[in-house]
Amino acid sequence: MARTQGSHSDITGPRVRDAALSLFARHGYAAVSMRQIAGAVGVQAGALYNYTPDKQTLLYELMKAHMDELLAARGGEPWPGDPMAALEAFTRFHIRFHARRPEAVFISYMELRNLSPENFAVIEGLRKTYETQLQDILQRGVAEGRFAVTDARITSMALIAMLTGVNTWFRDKGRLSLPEVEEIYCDMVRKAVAV
Amino acid sequence: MARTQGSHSDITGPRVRDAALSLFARHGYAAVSMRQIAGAVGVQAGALYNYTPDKQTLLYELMKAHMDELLAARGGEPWPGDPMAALEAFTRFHIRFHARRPEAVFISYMELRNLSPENFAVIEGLRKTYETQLQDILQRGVAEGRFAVTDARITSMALIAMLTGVNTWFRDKGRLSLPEVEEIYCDMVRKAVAV
DNA sequence: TTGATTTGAACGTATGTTCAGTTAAATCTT
DNA sequence: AAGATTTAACTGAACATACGTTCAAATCAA
Repeated sequence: MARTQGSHSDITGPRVRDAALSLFARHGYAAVSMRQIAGAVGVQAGALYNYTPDKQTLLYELMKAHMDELLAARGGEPWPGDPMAALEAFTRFHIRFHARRPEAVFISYMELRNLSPENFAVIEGLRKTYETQLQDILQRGVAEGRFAVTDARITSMALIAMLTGVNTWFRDKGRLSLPEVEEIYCDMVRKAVAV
Repeated sequence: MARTQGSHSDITGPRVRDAALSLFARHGYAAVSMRQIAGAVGVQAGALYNYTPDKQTLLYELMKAHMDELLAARGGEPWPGDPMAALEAFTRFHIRFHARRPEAVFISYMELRNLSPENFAVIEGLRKTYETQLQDILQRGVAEGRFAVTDARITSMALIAMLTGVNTWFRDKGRLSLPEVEEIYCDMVRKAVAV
């Protein structure tokens, strides 16, 4: 039997990416073989090379897609002029966006070292773009005398680390709902930078 | 040539662990081979099995040693009765301890999924022990009306995530000294939980 | 000479990737 | 509508290389 019936490129492609995302997140890029990914899709290993030139590019494209989505989603959000309102909007957006994509987030933070130098540079650039948005909010708040922040760059990284940490414990049917989590973190963020 | 001159068990053992720590941190557990570790030590792969029963145990023992050191060091620190002073002591201790061991920290946070279930349970237990210490400080502060924290468990994880995040950017000869970093984070932590 | 330490080769298995050959669907021809 | 042809998708086997681990033999320190 040479081909499972009814399978097409436009359906197998996404399935390859989904399987890779899920397996990379669970076991790590280096620990997952192309044969495992193929098995999850229900196909032989050779068939994967219709959808990616190699394993490394498969990882890169998952991370690239995640970062693109992140920046696009952020771009579609409101940007309040008031620094504190902008900070709160950023906080809620970050928690909400990341909580909904635990696997992509996990990969994007854990597998950076498995990217080739060129691919790494691209992802790192996108990450910096995102981080700079928070940094700008903080700087504006400082300029307007609303925030007490001695180093906007360090503070932005500290806050992002805190917010992304939600993903290590948050579960959809856990003790706290996402809005409750948002509220707790918003409180902390607001107070942490307030004058 | 059968043996490099002057090598002994009590010198090779630590060298194996050092090489493994450094290589695991740089490339990840799954991506590092026993032959690479042996090469870094200057020995053949087979010789490693005088110092570890297998690769998995080598990883586990690195993480176990790190967590034991963490808890022992923390146990040797002063425990101020005043909640705010205790929180500040914890914050400074955490930053200082972790900044000095970037490789062990990196491994302990990234390679949890490569532990066998039994080994994972041990490490996770130690991590929880540490985290509970911060949680207790927060709870005491709440009980004494000094902290405004709605959920001590979530807050403790948020703060630890923020503090551990220092390791992603801190470099010894960077723009900021460690005491300066401590100061910035202490300010944020204090304000974030204050009433 | 004894006992600890290391070598070097071998074990079976797995890896990422390639590719000629096979199959099914899409398109074209009549 | 039916048959012929083209194209895209996939298989299955093979490639060279690497993996973790074992172990008899060799080497060195005491």
